[in-house]
Amino acid sequence: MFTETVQIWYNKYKRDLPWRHSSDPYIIWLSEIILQQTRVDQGLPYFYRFTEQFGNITEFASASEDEILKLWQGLGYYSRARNMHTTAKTVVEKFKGRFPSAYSDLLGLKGIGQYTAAAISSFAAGEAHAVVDGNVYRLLSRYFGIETPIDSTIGKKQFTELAYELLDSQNPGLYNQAVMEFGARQCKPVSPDCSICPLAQNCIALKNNNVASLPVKAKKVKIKERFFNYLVMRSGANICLNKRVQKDIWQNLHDFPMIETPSRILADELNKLPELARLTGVKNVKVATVSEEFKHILSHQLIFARFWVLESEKYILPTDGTSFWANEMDIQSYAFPKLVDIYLKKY
DNA sequence: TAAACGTGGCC
DNA sequence: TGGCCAAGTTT
Repeated sequence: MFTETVQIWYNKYKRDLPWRHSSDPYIIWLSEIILQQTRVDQGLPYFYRFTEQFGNITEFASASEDEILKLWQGLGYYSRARNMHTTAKTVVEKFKGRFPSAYSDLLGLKGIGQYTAAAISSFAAGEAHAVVDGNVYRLLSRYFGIETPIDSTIGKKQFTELAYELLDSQNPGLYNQAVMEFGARQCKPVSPDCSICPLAQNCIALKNNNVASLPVKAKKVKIKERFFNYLVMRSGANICLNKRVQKDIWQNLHDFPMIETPSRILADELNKLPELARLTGVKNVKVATVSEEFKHILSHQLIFARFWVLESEKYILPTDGTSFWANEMDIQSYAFPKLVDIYLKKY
């Protein structure tokens, strides 16, 4: 009943989305990675961008990581882009450029976990694997009144088993699309309209009047505060950039040389920091102007950033570092996190 | 295995 | 406004 109802609803109300016209595992892979933890509206322009730029996996693999990160700029969770590049090269080398559609092959690729392997293998090859994403957790937890936390190990196991029981093994692709679309559009996270829901009759959460409290999540994310002091150095037509190679947020994107401090600091304090002399190669650099404070919110961090424009014309950057001089004309070719991009566009 | 990883929209 | 949420994966 559940399975059939959801599929009937889907055939009537599904959105016309570009990746739904394709059974090419490469195209489906692009859409699935882009849509991980991302809304359709936000991901759509990126899907067009990537399909236009790279017509197939071989073209994708021959691009540089910097090029891919630049196309990805603004979408967030940049490991997805880095992993895609790794996977593209793997597909060219190990699968002769034919993107796999078998669940077990897909699971071995970087950036593809259980959800994405189930999605691609069911959509592209009709394999009977059930997707369990945020939509499925929400829909099943409400319809069946399951209060097990979805972010617990036991909860993941329980919902996955239930999802496989409900799967239409004759039409796994259709069923998977249907449950997700139903979750996204009808069984919405906030204030779903249960009065028009075709599953309302047997929905446990609706009966118990606890739709709003499901699904249950156990963990609370801890937000860490950080203070970034960016050093903006100009020399003629050049500006000093930094590539973030360390294991931290925004890996392999670009920003400026930066001094992170435990709290907010004043210009006097910045001028005294030994890192300032080290990063600029000049002993008595001074701050010319300083920006207002930028507040940037990430999933696990709250960043307070100031951009300190330095006045010296003499900068000697360490040759073994990650900083380099870039021509201001080329600035748009580098990938930047949103925070830096906003600053750059403003000044 | 729990914690980390971006950004934008909504109320 | 601040908190929650969104087609998860990696380490």
